[in-house]
Amino acid sequence: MSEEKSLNFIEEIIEKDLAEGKHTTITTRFPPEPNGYLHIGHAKSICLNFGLAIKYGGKTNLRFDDTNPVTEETEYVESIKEDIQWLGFNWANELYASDYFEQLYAFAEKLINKGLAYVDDSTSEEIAQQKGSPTVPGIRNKYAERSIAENIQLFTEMRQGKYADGEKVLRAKADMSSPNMHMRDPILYRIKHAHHHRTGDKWCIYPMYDFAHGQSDSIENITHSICTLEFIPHRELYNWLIEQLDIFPSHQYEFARLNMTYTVMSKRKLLQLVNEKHVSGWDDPRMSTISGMRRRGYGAAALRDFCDKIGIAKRENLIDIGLLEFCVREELNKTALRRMVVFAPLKMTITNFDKEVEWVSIEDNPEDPNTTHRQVPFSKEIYIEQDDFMEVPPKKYFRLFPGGKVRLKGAYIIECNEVIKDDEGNIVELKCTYLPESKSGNDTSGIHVKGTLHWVSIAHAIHAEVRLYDRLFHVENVADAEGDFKDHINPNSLEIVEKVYAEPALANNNLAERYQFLRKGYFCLDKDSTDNKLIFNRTVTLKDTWAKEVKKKN
RNA sequence: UGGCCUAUAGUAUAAUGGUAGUACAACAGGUUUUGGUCCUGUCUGUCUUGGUUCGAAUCCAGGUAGGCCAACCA
Repeated sequence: MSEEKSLNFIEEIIEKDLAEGKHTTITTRFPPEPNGYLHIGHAKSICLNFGLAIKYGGKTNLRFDDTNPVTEETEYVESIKEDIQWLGFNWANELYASDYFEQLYAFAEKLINKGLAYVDDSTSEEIAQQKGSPTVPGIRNKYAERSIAENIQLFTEMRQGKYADGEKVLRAKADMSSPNMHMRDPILYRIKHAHHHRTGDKWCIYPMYDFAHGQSDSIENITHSICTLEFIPHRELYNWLIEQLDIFPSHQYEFARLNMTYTVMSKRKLLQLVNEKHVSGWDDPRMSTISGMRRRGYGAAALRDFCDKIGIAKRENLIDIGLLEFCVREELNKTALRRMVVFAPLKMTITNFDKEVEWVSIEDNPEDPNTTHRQVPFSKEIYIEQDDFMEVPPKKYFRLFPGGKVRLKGAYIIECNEVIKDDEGNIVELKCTYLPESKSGNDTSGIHVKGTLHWVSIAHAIHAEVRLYDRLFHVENVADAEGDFKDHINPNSLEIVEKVYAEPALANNNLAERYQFLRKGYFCLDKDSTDNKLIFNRTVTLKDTWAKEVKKKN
């Protein structure tokens, strides 16, 4: 009954290439620049590149595009590797563009010798000006006339460190009147007397993206070099350089990057959020980074599922963050341990309950047919959620109210007999009676109640802090919103509840476990927790149709 | 106003000249000891104008709209 899943346009290209014998196997690569942490948009690219290799029996290299030493750091290299592995992918080779610096230098010499590159002494302003505009052809300056010998000599001296930053560049001699601005004698090498995270001080000239990326692809025999749409104009130059150098013909294909509602997806902006302390760090659970989502409790399988669901195409898109949350819930529903935790307590005294404690057995996960059970203490004094009681219930409200009955999850049906208030009229306690014959799993009372509440025995409760996260921005399309993106930060994206009351089973916990606090949402232990203080992150809320109902009426 | 890319429900994504489908969202109902899950149903779509064709979302031409390109960033 296997329903054939349709192919995306890149899979179609690959299947055609394979069928026609253009390639016998495919090689892809994931090429991050180590200048920031990976975000969910990178996850899309990772799933695509690694997924393709898995599907077609090829391999994927991890190649760091580390050609700009001033922005790149080892910390980023480490985080990137961790994120890819956590997502569940293994690279064939861990490579660096900087590994190819010597070869890239030789490629540059080859171009010079073919009369296709020259050293230019112009300032960047002059170069920009001479480039013209999309409607006005560029003009070549006198440096383009230098002899091959002079160019070789100058380029050698550039490498030797005879010149200061910005004093000279190596340019390709391509086409100054091309409608494609990237063909107007693009810069191949620039001088940067900067320390490189891997090559140290060995080099003071560094290749530009256009003279590193395609060449690295070629060196690695990458068959399908997949990047995002904004690189489309680079493809002509990508092909031109490969052709002039006469090296393995890698091909570039472009797909639309991921955009998501209520978030930002650019390393530059994410870096700003970190540097300006709008968040606690790259792995702040509100960030769109993979590490942030991991800390928040999102599962790797959920992220992969999400990337699969959004598809691959060439049109600009803005994905509803609700789809990501759907994927997260779908995974967690099957795996999370159920626990009862009261956030805003309201005391309930069960006046006719005389035992000191009764341990009731409740399933850890009702979705799991082989679920285990834990014992939960039930006693005379418990907490329920303040929200679960109303003195004057609205229509369709089926939680507790005076004279009303509800079931306490896993325990008994109780009836509310009396409401106790303080001097200011606040409800401080409920006096209830329970129906002994209504015990969960052994209910002979014949009474049906609509509401089931979570609860915690006061004497047995353990305490924890809970961090409730909301979207980081309060506008749907942050990139399109007026003004600076930081103007749209949601000031209420983090709400901390200092003390919540949990059933004792939650004392047994670990960082890897995922929990569903019944009727509250999915939670995971945060790394900030200590022996004395438990801290839980809210991964995502449960779908709440009652809240929606209430909202509709207002 | 030079070139390139794109256009299918609210959002994404299929249909590769032959019944416009799927997911999320929304809405209605059923089940339920989580107002969760699960199940059922409903709603909404081929940017536009021509052309080719027995037949066009698909091919062609014009238009319109959106995006990208003039960093010693990637």
